[in-house]
Amino acid sequence: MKNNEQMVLRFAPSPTGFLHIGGARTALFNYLYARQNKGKIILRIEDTDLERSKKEYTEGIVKAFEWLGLKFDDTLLQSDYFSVHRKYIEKLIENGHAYVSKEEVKEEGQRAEVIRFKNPNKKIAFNDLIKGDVVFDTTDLGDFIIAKSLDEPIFHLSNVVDDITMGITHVIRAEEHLSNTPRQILIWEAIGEKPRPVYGHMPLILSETREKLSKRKHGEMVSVEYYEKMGYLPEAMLNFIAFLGWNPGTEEEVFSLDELIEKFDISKVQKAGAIFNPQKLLWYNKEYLKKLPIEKVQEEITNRLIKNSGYQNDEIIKKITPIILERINVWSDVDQMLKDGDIQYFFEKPILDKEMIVWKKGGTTQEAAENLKLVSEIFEKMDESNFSSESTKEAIWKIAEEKGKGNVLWPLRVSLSGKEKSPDPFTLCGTLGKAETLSRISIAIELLLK
RNA sequence: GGCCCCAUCGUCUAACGGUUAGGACGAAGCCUUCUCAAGGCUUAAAUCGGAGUUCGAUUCUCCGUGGGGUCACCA
Repeated sequence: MKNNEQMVLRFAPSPTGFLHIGGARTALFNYLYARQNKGKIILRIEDTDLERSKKEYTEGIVKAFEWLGLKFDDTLLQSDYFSVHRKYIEKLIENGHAYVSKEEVKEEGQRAEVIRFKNPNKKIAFNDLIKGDVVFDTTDLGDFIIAKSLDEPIFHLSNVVDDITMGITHVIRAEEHLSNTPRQILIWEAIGEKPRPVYGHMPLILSETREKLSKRKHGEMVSVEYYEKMGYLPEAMLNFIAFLGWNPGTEEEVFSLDELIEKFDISKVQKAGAIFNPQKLLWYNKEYLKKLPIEKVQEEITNRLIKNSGYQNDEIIKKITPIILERINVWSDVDQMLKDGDIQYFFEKPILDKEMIVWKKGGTTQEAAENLKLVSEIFEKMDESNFSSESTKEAIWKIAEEKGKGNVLWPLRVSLSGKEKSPDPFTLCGTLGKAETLSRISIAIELLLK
């Protein structure tokens, strides 16, 4: 590549499945590298295998990138270029770089004649952007097949031809392609129109058992769609993925896409594979959740509550939004909280359990009832418009200290929530309001005295 | 098995010949209004092994070992 030539990169997935998490990362690194160098980036769908490629997958891949917020300068379908591939195959045959070969048909559907590349059997060396110097002896490869027929090119050929005709200057892809590179360089040189591109092979994303992440073995967690479905934020996803195999060398690790473009340094990309760590992703997502404007959080929670429970009280939802936000890592956790009964008590009276109301560490039923009565009497005198978590705390704190905090606060909290685990009693009071708080306390007292 | 790539806490990683080997996730403990969450503080936790080179190796070289990728008429 000459200095004044514009960089052109591409991400070239085959539409034989959803967008793989590793593919998303490869695309991201291509994207970052292209953008920071004011280059172009093309999404090229490699659908030359007509049998396995599906239109839905192409659409799914495009949609996944829209969700992630990665915008390509162009989206192309490789199958639109079959005639170009054909032209190059013919040319290679003409020049003696390829030939039609008679084959033994071993499986159904195989051709009796295919087109093979005439391997010059030489050593190919290249400097990989990530791996450094790599040398292969292509003798081991033999005369490999480049097309099933003039109109049916296979990967190596169509990939190289498109890279040449589309002016690709940098090929950044996953490490699984490293051993394909010598073949492709051979084709590239045989065509001879342009100097070969710069290659960069990224380490793989691994499962806990250190193998390549695959749908068959590792399920839906390898697809980008899954994270969208589970309610992860695309910004968190991007940030997490970027840091699998790369880091800026500082101790910061939360970066927006624009910051990533600015800070990304391909020479700092790791050579070894990285295990996908869902815990860290969760942490990233939480970080981004905390950055969201509270209105946005409230909106999402509202939608989820309506969808999953029918609760639809804006006033209450507004109050519990920060409470829920504190307890979730991804949106789907809201659904889980609902499932666990951790939200409904804000909307309707809980069913109380007598035993549960009594403080386990040293309280009696009698004490619980007495303390609740005491608290109730104090609350009774409070002004309804000033019944907040702060004021309720102030009002009963002294009593709680006198009677033993656990013996007052625990029964109060359980009376209001019906749960062993919940936000603190004052938050509950403030959210529920005076009337509802008193009502729940009296129900609890009645139950205790029964 | 051939070829290729790789190797620092459990995980993601920093250190580009000299550091008490640093940070983050996770874990554990403590604190913070009873429980939970959030937050704060603290702790445990690593240079795969062996030879070199060097005054000095996580870092450079070689050999092992281990892991991974790839060996299609898929991409």
